[in-house]
Amino acid sequence: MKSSDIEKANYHRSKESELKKIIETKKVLKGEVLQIQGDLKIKSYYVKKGLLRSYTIDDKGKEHIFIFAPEGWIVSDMESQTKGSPAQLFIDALEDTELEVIEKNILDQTSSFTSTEQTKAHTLNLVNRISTLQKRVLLLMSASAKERYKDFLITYPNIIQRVPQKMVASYLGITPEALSKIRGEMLK
Amino acid sequence: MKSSDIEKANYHRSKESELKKIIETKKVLKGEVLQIQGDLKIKSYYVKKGLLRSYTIDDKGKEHIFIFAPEGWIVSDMESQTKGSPAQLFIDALEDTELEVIEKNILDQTSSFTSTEQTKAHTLNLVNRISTLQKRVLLLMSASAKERYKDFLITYPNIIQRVPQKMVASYLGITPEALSKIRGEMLK
DNA sequence: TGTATTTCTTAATATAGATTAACAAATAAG
DNA sequence: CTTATTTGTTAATCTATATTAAGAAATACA
Repeated sequence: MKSSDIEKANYHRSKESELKKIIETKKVLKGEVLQIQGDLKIKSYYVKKGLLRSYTIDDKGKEHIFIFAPEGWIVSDMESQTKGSPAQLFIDALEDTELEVIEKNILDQTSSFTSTEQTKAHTLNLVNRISTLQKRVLLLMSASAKERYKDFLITYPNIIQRVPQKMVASYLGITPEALSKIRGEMLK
Repeated sequence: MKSSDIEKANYHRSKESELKKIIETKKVLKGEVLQIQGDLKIKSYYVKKGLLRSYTIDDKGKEHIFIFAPEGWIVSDMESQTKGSPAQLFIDALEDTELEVIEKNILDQTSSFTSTEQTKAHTLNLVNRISTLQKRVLLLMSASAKERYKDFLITYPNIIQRVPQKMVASYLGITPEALSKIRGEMLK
């Protein structure tokens, strides 16, 4: 079972009970921006259909994609939301996307949990995020660009067809030129 | 408030009620190994006093420190524990350490939560981990070794005096030689 | 459908950080 | 205290990836 599937399954469980009240469904077009760096009112987004991404822009104006969020994933600038600090991340739509807007921050969501199952699903969701990030940190520290690209292909098999190559490069932490070269080498 | 303090405060709240039953206190000496890659029975460790670290060893035999865990922090190979897969990380003591062993995995812990406060504390703990990792990923993708080192000094002000420089390098994802050079440059 | 814009590729050059090596300094161990 | 071991520094060389540039291919747009 992929972690994306787990997130999907469990999010649905929460959604169908308490969370429903605070959820607004919305459709956005490709290119639409949901959050920019510095925003104060931070929301989370559950992707029902389509594809979102979150990213930063560094001092030199370079974009770095933090996550791709296809169907079943949640995008949220959790750090900023919990601390009450301004958004660090930009969030926008890479495809026409159908999403649910979650206004409450995650700590306030816990107050409305009624069952152990719900708490468990919620916890699993967070643990999955931690797992994904743990793996990403370890890969960034120990693996070459080629190795990270190979891992990306396995971990996110369907993203490669849906986004321009330069965004994959941005996710991997390399330049589009470097990725192009790696792909060239891998064909041989 | 530093995230380490938040984790400490909140962990204590859980500990003092339900979790107590499943916790065993233990003292380990500097150098003692608590977990090695491949272990099947995975536990978590709450550091009361001292310093632990978790790390991987890659194909080329190189160590990469994933986290330092001083007083108030929890070390756990959450991904492996939740999935039930063998440990990815090594965990050992960098100082004589007093710790609490948490046998239950995090999902099973939720079953014994009795109050919203407890769930909230537990959630805050997970969110803090996510924040730390999010920041780490973004830094690894966008910042130079020198910038990451400067951030390290601010984020973990007391660790630098407690561990050999080569471990700081290992945490930053650079060689000890590179760190030595950066420090040399920064003195000027 | 034809044109403009974005994306991808290739290649030359530049650079941050790795590797290697040799020595100095600090720490641990007998 | 004395020696052995680990850690830190410096410098030369190497390498993966960045930068720059220019043209080709693909995509979006009018």
